[in-house]
Amino acid sequence: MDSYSCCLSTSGESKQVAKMAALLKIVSEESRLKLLCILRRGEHCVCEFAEHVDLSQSLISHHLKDLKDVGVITDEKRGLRVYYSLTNKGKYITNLLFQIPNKEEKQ
Amino acid sequence: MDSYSCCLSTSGESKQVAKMAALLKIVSEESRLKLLCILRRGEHCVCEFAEHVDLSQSLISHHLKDLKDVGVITDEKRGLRVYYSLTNKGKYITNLLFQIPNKEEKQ
DNA sequence: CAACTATATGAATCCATATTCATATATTAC
DNA sequence: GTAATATATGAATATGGATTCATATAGTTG
Repeated sequence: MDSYSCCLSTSGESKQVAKMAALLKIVSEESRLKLLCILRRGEHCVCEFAEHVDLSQSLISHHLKDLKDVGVITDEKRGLRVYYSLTNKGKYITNLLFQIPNKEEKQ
Repeated sequence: MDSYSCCLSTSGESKQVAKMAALLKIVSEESRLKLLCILRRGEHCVCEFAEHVDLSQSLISHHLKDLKDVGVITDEKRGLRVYYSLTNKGKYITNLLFQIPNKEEKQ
């Protein structure tokens, strides 16, 4: 495995990078990151998000769909409401991401 | 700290989410992720990247600048060449990201 | 000095995706 | 059944960011 194997489209490493990019692209957008941040405290339905996050109901639904598509959240319908929560994958990734320190380092 | 503190623009948590988003936006793009992946094996100059990555010299420079701006890489000029390498922050973050498993989980 | 190599950079263009809007679907209550 | 509520969705638009292009800068060589 040389330094550039992640650039050979045939390499497993290249595919890993592509998959990681696809996941991070969805997860790292600020609005969706906020939704994930809220979900770390437990399940929430769309109307609860809509009350607290400064986004339209429609936009929230779109974002939740994207997050669901990459497998970091699931939903469960109960009555009129749809409750969203983190999957194991979602818990794993948000634990990872939210442990990144936000202070600047020298160097 | 309630469930929605990351949505109050005044909260520290909200700022943390914004900073994290800014960093991840840069780091998670596939081309830049490839550059980081290469840099994990040690320092490289722009012309080395250009030989192996399917991107123009100009584009590589732009990407490296973005990565440098968020503090994950530094550069050092030696002769005509500019050598890039990961900062401590860069090592920390790539170690985190590249440990994410790429298999799908059930649920 | 001129010619050459390696890199950086600003502006223009192109493209992906966030956002909006109108509307559809599903569930509940009456 | 109708009305009301919660959510989803597709298409249109707006916007941000990736890519290209032309060119500038800096260091090297002879």
